[in-house]
Amino acid sequence: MKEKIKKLIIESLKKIDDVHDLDEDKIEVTNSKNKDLGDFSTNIALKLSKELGKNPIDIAKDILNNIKKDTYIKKIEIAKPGFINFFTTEDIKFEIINTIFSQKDKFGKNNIGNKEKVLIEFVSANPTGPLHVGHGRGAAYGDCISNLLNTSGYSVSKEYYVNDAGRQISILAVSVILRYYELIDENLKFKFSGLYEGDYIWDISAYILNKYNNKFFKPESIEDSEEVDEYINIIMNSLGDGFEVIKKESADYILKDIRKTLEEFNVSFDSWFSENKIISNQNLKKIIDILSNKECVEEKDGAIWFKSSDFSDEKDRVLVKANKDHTYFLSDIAYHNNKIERGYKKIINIWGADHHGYVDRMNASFNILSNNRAELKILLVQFANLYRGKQKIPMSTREGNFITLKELFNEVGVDAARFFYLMRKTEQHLDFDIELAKSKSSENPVYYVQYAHARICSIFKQLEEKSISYTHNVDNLKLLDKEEEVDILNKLSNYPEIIETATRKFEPHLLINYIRELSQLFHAYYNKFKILNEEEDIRGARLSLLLSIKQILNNASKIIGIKMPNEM
RNA sequence: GCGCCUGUGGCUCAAAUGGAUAGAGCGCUAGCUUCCGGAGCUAGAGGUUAUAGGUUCAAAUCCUAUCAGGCGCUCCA
Repeated sequence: MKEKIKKLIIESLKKIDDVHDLDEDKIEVTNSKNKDLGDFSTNIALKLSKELGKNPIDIAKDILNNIKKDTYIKKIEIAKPGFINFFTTEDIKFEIINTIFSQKDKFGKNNIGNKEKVLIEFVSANPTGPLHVGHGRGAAYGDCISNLLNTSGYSVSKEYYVNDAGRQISILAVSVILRYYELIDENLKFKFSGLYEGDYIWDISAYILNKYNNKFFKPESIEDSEEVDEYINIIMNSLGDGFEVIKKESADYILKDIRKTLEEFNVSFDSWFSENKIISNQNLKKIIDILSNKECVEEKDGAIWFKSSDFSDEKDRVLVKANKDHTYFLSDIAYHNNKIERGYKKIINIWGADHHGYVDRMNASFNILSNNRAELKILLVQFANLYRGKQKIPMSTREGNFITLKELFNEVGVDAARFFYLMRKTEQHLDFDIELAKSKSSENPVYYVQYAHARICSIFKQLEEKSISYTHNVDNLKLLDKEEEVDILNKLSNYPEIIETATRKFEPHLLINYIRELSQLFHAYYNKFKILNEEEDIRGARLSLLLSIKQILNNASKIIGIKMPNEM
């Protein structure tokens, strides 16, 4: 309909003598906020006012005089500063119900993606501890963005990058080993500064003990150390290959737990990509070669640097340290090169906002490697500040002092947790009060939406029980002439546009807001009007309206990743 | 110090591309059930959109400065 109105305006403008070089993109047609202002409006007269040196009201009048009559437009009005408001006929409004009935679960889909391959990487938490509440936001967000992209016709793959190499895994292994020693000999007691201290470490140690018995028990060499790296060296030397076994077992153990948590949170991945696979010497050398060929690399102080300051970054970054170890950055470049080589044109990363300093260098290296073959989009999600009442909770994986994601959704429910995470704009800092989320779970807005769905289901259940007839009759839809009914019809027809905007802007909260508003319209309608007691034609029309609402609630809930219960 | 993000009723948040009277929930006040589910509905109070300028026919939205908060500024991962 908007497109139609836009065309009418373009045609009209072409007939006006003063208008030359019309930029059609300039013409905006928006939904009117207020019913008195029609269904759609345009501000084009205001915009052209300066260019043409004329009063906007006069321009609006010119447009109005030249506009073609359209059967779907009841009337057109000009308002104060120069808006042109369009009032559509009721017929076009009823159409939406037929559209929803015929498209069913496809209603709202579009094809802006045109089947383009997209790789979206999210969560990617290090396998050094369980997922905490902060990760939950990224998980819910990434999953919802994936669903939105799918709905908009992209071919989406979801990936989790597993950082199973590097120093943090060594620290994990050391932490496990020391606990393992303590388990075997209760006289042993080690200092744990700088190591992982959560209870889950004990679990892993117990698991190792159960599986390998005393195989790795060599505590003689160890002295308490303040330095984490000393610990690592001592234990690595005393255990030899055994250390690699512990590293792998520990990371696998945690990864298994992470997978399970995500599964329970209804977040699934198409692939789990291991850092260990990408960090072979040939691989990393290849990357350095490519970058040197583009003259983006230099040696300085015994290290190899990426000259990212030539791009948008504030300074150069080390790729290979003077001790020949590669940096995390280099393996990350290699990983992203791999993404490009796998043929993805659109690559999306969802990161915690604490990584924002990393964005510039990543973009710089990516652009060199992709050479315009692919596009990288890094979306930042602000971490939640956790509170318990007024008390801020420090979130340190090391100290093991955190609320896990699993604890959260066991407490408030998966649906509520996902809904809660997605309600907010991602760049918004949010204070997540655990007590509030837990204690007020029954007041969570997700129930409001689910209740709307359950109520509609309940009506249809009654219909069946009382053997009341219902047929969807197109001709009866004109009986939906109450103000509340027209409001709902307008809302329904907005849905596809909301999907499109939410996808384009990567903002799922727009969809959340939408279904809350739709639910609100429904609840108010439900309280004011009776449905089953009405005579047949009106009843039929109203039931069709309810089915349309139900369909949209279902379609949206699948994208958000929550359930729509038939009763609650 | 430099960079990125944020600042909207008592609290937590919305506001599509700069558009018309800044909206919800919680809390507060007053009401609603002879009839489809009261996890609901109706009405009300509560705002100088951090502050000061600027651009514009039009600013919560764009620009500048200031104030306040968060995060990042390792040959860390």
